[in-house]
Amino acid sequence: MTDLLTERDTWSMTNCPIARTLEIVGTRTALLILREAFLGTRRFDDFAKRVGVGEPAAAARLKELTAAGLLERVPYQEPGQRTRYAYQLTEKGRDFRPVLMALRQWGDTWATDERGPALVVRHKECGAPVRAELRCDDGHDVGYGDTVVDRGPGLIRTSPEGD
Amino acid sequence: MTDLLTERDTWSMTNCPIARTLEIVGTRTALLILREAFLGTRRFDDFAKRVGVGEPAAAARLKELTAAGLLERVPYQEPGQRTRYAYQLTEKGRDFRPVLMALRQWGDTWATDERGPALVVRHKECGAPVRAELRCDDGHDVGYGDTVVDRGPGLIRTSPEGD
DNA sequence: CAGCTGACTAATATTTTCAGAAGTCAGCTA
DNA sequence: TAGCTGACTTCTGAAAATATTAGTCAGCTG
Repeated sequence: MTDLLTERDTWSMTNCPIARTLEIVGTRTALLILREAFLGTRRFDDFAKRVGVGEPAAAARLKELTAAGLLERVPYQEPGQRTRYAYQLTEKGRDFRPVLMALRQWGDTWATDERGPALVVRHKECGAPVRAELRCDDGHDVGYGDTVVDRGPGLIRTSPEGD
Repeated sequence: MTDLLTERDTWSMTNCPIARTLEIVGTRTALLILREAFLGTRRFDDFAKRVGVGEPAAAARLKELTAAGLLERVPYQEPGQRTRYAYQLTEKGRDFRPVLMALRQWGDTWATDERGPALVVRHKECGAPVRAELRCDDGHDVGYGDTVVDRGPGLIRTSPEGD
């Protein structure tokens, strides 16, 4: 079996998981809305204000993310107020956390200003900063170049080439 | 000191690292071009073809990513050919790997079709699949809810509130 | 030195994203 | 039941991203 990457053009990326993910969260505002959701924002107005986006854009992204199942619209009621709806992360949305952590981490490393990072995410128990890391299922740290790309069941071949 | 998240509106996200990162790679095609770079693509035409994007879009993204320092344009020469330029990842670009791994992982989990994932990334040494995980600097695994958000030096307060 | 090829650039059109202002709507409060 | 407020929707328009097609340009080959 030859290396998949050397025959890159014999298979297609039409079902690429990254491309599929970006169809859902591929806009700047969608990711920033998710950022706010992870920071605890729940209400429509707060999303719009804190993300720094107009209400129409906020409404569109919230609707898309809800339709995609990353957020759910749940009723809540404050005393003396009528029933309102809050957007909160589902499991599908919470599972997006590594993406945002990795983005934050990259920005802190490569796109920060002189002042340094705005926020630090720490482990609740020990107080140490949290980072996104690559590890294999056997528990080894995986550095750059320590990986092999293998075919999965969903790989689509465009030409019936070497197996 | 009160929890930062309960006083979310007393500080601003104008210097948010995620927003800054998205200013560089905030388009769908930029991320897909980086995906290809990690898969080993180096040449202009291959980027355009494999990402499935028009040449102007490919040229624009490659130029932006090069200007931002994630890619570098290096000359190369195949025998009997003239000198050409290849785009390859810099350290700044390679450091983006956790983001793409996290995106891929989310897509494999939540946006795959019946066939399953197209590719599997494995640890070269042990063959086990590789995943993006959150860990603190003391080596603990960090689950959802195991984090505290703390202020960093770059935090911008919008109102001088409780310290 | 004309042809060829890879690597782009230019022009045009379409679509998507987003902002800003204003309007709608539900239902609690007075 | 009129007012108020949070949560949107509608409308208009600008900006950005992308597709398509058609070039340009450098420099090795013949």
